[in-house]
Amino acid sequence: MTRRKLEMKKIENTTARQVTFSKRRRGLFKKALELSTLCDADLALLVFSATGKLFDFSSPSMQQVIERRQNLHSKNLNKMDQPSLELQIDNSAKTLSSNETVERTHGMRQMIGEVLQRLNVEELQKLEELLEVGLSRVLNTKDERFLGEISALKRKEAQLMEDNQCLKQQMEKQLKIKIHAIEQGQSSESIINICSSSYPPQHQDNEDTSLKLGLWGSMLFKKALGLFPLRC
Amino acid sequence: MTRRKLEMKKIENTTARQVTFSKRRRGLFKKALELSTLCDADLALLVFSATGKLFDFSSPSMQQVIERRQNLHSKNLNKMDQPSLELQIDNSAKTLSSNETVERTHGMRQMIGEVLQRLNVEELQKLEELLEVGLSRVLNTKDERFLGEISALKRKEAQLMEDNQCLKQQMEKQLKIKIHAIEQGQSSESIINICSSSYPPQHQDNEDTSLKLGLWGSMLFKKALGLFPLRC
DNA sequence: ACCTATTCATAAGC
DNA sequence: TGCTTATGAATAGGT
Repeated sequence: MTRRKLEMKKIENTTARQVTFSKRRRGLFKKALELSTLCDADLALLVFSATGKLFDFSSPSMQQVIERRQNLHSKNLNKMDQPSLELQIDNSAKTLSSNETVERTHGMRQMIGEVLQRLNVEELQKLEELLEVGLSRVLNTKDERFLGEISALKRKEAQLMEDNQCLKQQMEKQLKIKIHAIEQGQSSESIINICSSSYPPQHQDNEDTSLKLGLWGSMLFKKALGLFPLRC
Repeated sequence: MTRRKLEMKKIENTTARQVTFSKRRRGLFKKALELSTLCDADLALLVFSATGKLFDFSSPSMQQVIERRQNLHSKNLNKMDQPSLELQIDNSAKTLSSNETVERTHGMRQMIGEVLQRLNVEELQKLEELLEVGLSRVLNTKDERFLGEISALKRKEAQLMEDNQCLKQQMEKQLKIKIHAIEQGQSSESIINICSSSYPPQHQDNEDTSLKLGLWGSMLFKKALGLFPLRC
């Protein structure tokens, strides 16, 4: 653009290319900044150098601009999906001779295949990108759902374990009272009632009932426990 | 920048701003194209007009550039865990001539870029297929993990709820006994003990305690319940 | 990193 | 929006 006009193709000389990259990159970012400043436009610019280094500028945040684009695209997808795809299929069906259309009653897949055949490279490129964006949004959404469900379940689990803990403590207190009553030589009616009923089961990874038993240390209690079935 | 130098702030006159936007936008895109062409750089440019219309340009596909950025970011977030990747860089560096390796100390990205440049279309086709298969396997595996974790959590939840149920039934039996004792005019010592201790909390989506209460139907029991605090 | 001849981009006007 | 043009900016090639 000065001493000589530069041909618009890749600069083969590596160092010259790098120099030009630096200069033009700075110019480009300056222009981008000016555009966003003067015209109050949302804008994002990402440049990767040949060495993989990222240079970027964006007018609100990068994330916001990118999301804005993706929202636009998903809207396009929605619009495109139902009316226009069917329309296209219909149209392409109509453009076929009646002889041909007779054979085309096999289903969607073949239809789509036909439609794709009619698209040129540029259209296919756009479609590809739309599908890529759609795919990653679907995947992200799915992941969010999974993670959400998992954390909900974990919360629920924690809650249940807490409840369980409460109930067990309560239980032990009750038993303690009963046993105390027995040791005082009271009627054994209620003890029979306890022994005939079920006790909460123990899991592999269950907590410290045994510890509490140790603290408590009543042979009588241990005997009573031994009588409880493992499951409801 | 010509007849007069323009102040670098938002142009207040709306039409002037729109005119400038159009002109400068075109200029910016031209520069972006030139940079990507001359210097073979990956690049993405997104511009939203004030009216919300999107203009964009990108060197590979927009999606690819954006994903490349996001990969970079996530790698930057946790870049301590890559011994094997560096190993790969080393290995691929070793296969290049020493003359070449001198220039190749910039990192993985360039390596991959260079390697890809060396592949012909057929090889790239195969690689594409491999990566597609790989992607779907990764996705399937991830889904399996998620689903596995979810079903494990659900099993655990069911187990805990069962335990909880057992404990509550047990509890109610105990209370029934107590209340029966009270109704028979026994000492109220143990009742005091019950009331001063905690009771398992009730959740929004909790099960049918009230149903059992209905079955059981003792006003006395309900009163006793009312005295229990909601939490441990 | 700096210089400068030259080309480019564009503000203003229409 | 498009064209023109005077003028300020950007920059290729050289040092």
